[in-house]
Amino acid sequence: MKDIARVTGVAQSTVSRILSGRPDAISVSEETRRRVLSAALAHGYRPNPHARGLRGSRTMLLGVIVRDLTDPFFGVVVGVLSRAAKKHGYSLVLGDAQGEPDEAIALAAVLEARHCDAMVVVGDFREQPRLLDDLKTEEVPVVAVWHGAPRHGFASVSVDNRAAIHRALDHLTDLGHKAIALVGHVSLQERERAFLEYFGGRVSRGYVQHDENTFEGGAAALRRLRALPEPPTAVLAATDVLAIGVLHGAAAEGISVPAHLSVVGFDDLPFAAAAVPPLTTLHMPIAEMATAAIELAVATLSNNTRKPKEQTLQAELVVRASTAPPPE
Amino acid sequence: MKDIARVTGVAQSTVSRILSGRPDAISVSEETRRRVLSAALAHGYRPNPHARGLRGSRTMLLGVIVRDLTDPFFGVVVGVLSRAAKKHGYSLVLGDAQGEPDEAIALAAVLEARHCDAMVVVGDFREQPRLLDDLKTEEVPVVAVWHGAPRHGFASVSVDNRAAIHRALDHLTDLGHKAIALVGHVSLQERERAFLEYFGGRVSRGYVQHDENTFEGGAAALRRLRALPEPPTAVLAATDVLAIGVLHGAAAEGISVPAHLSVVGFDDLPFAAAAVPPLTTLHMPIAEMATAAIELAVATLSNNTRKPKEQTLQAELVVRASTAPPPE
DNA sequence: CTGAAAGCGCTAACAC
DNA sequence: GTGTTAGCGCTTTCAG
Repeated sequence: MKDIARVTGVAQSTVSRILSGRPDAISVSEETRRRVLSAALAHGYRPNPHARGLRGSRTMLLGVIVRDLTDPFFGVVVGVLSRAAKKHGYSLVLGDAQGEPDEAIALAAVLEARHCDAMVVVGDFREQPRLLDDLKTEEVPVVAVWHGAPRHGFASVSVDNRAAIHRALDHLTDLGHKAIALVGHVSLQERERAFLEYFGGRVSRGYVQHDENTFEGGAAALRRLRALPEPPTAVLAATDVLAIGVLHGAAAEGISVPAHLSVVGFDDLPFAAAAVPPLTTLHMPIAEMATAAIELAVATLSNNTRKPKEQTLQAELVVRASTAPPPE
Repeated sequence: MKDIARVTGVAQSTVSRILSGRPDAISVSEETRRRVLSAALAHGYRPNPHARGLRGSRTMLLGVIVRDLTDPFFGVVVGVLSRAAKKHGYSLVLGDAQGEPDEAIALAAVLEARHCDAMVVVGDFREQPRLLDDLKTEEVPVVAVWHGAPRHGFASVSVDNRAAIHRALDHLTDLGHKAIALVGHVSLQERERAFLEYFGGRVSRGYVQHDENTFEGGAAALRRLRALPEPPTAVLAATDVLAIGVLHGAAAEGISVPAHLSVVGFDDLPFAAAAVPPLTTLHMPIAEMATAAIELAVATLSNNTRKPKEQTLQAELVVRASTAPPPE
């Protein structure tokens, strides 16, 4: 930049004014602007983000702290976030919390906030309460997406887990199912609560299974369910990953879906439609939520109005081929 | 930092020496070190990465440019890279090339290089030749992973596509298959070439299908294959995503796998083992390759020796339940 | 409309 | 062993 100031015979500050792109009133003459612009192009000028950041203005970096990048769900979320961010000219800095409740790691993730104009926290972090608190210390705006319980004082974008679960259970009971089990995960308590609430707490012993949110976890949970004195005729999985695991486990044991067992997932990840059989599941509006989160962050940044906002979207049921009336 | 210098009554430079953590010879006395350290803790001091970056030292940021984050393969890659990077204290800055051959977007991705100590380029970018050239302009080290053809002058980590494809085809022919088709994708020409080479170019018309690297793409390709006068008895898919699509398509048409059709994938993504039936596939050593890439980048950074290095790993065949002898 | 100059937080010579 | 000093590249008053 100094170079191009010298070449054009203009002061560095003028160059800055022109190159920073801001409307900056009507202060620069057309001619100098052209000269500077062309010189910049010729020199292949690129602004140095560190200098910008240091000076206190925008970094154009958005920090993203993900609960666990291993989870396919968060994988697609990051992809969508990245696109949404790019639309506003922002790039993403990734902080994987690694699913560990290790405070040190969480802290490290928070450190990245210093680079960034805003932070997006993806997933449920109630196991690591310090993370959000630490984040509040930093002065950057924070948006929480899919954080189970809306936390006071944070902008957040959530899905209506309760309504969604009830929708799925309505579908199953409409089909005639009475023996419906849940396969869940610690980080998804809200969905579990909704399940229990639906049945007024009258749920058979063993009909709520927990496991790791992996394919194997789902298969293992199904095995435990099948070992029950009265195995369920339908399984509602708290995530598609678990549901696919259940599908896999059923196939391994020779149980045909949906003839002998109905399975419902949650998320509608791309592979849900491609499963065998195609999975009936609750469609999570991932793109909408990610976009909303980014927009919330960017809006907070530009308005400079720090009013926390909370949004809740709905997950609709997509009926495919993994559900049918119970046998008999 | 100035604050904590004032509080402890020490010069800022001393504070820097202590806080930057570098061994810095034996220059600081134990006592001042302790004083400074505790003051820093009390003040909640956090180094400012921009200042660091501006000053020319490490940012602890690694740039990652991904071919297409929508692809589940690259999703898990990013997760693994993130973990590997964190092990060395680095965070990731994400640049999604969005699969578009749009030069502008690619350029934007390159811009991010200015933030970073090194860049990792993930996937095949031969359609966007300018990207790599632009990257060479920047002075940061660049490592290419899964870039189809090793490019002169770039450090790279690749998989031996040719050997892998031959391994899969050996398996299929050993089972007795003669009519073997390939479902591929433009960005995976090396795998296609290996397929053709294996048969000495004597491949039936229509036995090489291309489509989008999505589940639907795989299903569509299978439909075209089934419409052939002599449909193949086995399908080798260039990715697991395509293979799952083929599985899905087969189920939709009532073709049972592996009794009537054998399917082999490539990548061994987590969902391959959970598919119905479990997918026989080539196991991509994703974790090893990602770790190797990060280590290559970090090593280049610390040795400051810029010798490009090329590594090639093998993909071994994992036989599961989607392959069997042909019908009859 | 443009120039001069200060300084963001940090590191690295170079002195003492 | 520690203090002084000069920037890194950029934005931003404040004067002209």
